[in-house]
Amino acid sequence: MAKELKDLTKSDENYSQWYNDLVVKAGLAENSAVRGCMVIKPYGYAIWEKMHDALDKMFKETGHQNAYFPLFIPKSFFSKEADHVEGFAKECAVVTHYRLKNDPAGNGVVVDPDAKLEEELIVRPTSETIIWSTYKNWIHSYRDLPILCNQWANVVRWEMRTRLFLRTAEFLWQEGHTAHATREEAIAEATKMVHVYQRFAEEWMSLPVVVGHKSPNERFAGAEDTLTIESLMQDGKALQSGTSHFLGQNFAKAFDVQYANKEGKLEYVWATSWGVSTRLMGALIMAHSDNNGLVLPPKLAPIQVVMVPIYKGLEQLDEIRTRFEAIAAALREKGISVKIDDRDNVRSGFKFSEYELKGVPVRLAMGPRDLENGTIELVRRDTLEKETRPQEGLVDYVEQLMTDIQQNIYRKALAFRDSMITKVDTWEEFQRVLDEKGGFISAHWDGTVETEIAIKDATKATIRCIPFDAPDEEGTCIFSGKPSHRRVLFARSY
RNA sequence: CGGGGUGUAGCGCAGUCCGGUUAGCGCACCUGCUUUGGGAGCAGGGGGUCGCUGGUUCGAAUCCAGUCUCCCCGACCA
Repeated sequence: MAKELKDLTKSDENYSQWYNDLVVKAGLAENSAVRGCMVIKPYGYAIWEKMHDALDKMFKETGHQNAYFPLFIPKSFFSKEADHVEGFAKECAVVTHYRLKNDPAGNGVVVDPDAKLEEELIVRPTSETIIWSTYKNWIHSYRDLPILCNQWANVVRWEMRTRLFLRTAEFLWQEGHTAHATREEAIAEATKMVHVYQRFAEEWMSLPVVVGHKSPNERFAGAEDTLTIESLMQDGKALQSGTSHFLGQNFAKAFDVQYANKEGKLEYVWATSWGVSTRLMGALIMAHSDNNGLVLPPKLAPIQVVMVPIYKGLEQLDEIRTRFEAIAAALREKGISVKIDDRDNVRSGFKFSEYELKGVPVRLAMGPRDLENGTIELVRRDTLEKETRPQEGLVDYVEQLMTDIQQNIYRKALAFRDSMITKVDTWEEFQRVLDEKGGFISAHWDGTVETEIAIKDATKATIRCIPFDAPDEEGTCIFSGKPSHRRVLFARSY
């Protein structure tokens, strides 16, 4: 394989190449022939599937049901909510024709000009519009509420610049769309779901996140409030990892969705939407990887334990394989996924590097020495610590290790993240920390869009969020010097 | 859409400035032997319309013109 990952550095350009290299070499995904689109390879998809399954279960536990809405949205639907269209208009793929034909001039296949659609169809960049035009037919009475639907789908946003997992023209995601009778209930729903995302990030991805409100300028197009989970990558840039929006009555009004309340009076419905995407894969990769490759938390690792034989001759291989199979069976009984790699066309050292690159949490190796001593070699991916242990008691030990590694990866990411939150009180310091250290900067802000934009123009840093747990604190805005009542988190971001 | 690169075997590249036998290297692949406790060694082998079109020339991967692709940086964004 002759793989060599470049050194993990904090310079943007190198980090970005390093990341791309890692994604491709670990066999997660690659660029496709279609501009800005990505092929997710089986190993990468296996991780996404684990994320999907865990999230899906959490959604169902919070009372949601899955549904599916069309990929194509008539242009007219799309133009009903003014802020929403302004937010997405610049990045929509549009279907204008429905037929091809052989080129009369002999240049292969061309679009048949006679097959022009009367109304163009937009390939969904998100589904609020088509879903709310559907909800109009579902909702008549307060008895029809709430509606708590989720959809697993692909969406298309014609971004100018793309990056594997973090920003692709087409991506996979889930989008929840709920309808409620009251403002309070909708706000509670949006809040509940951002905490579901937080729990998922922390418990499954071992990824610490800051939960809070987006500033008005960073809000979702058409939302009254956007809640977000923000994580920090190892190069010091922030990543918006999931959002939950309180949409107020904006979409209900745009699509005329009203219900009769108990008194028989018509009222507009209150809405939320929330989503996470394959971008989480990017977060997972960027948050934990080291120069040997991926580091996967056990709960999301497609292979949790790999077993590599070290042998001379087929007879020895058979003997090791028999031992491996017994151990593997016992591990599988505990719900641990195990792979025995008995390929004889690559050597053990090659396999060691390969599984490190792929982030397999635990590697077990057995050779002639172990056969003689009743031992086995165990290496954990998160620390790369190597130890030789008795085969006896191994299964319980490995089972415990799964939990330990999951927690250790989280602790490490948390310690890093916390070390990268810097309190800053002057504009000079703000700029210096941003350039020299990166990470989140906790600073006072006067609450105006003008200041936020001015800071962004000057430094490329944006307000990542106004944390839920930010205490009240009097101060003055870092940029304008005007009064402020709490600190917000700034960062450069993906 | 601006700025900068790039295109030669499945992948990564050299060769191009200064035109000249049969286009080369590493990895991967195939065969054989020896190996196997951290990315094996040796020997042999297969694989190319040098992005495309046109031009200059006795002769073009190499020079000229046009064209396309992909990548990086910026504007846009999850």
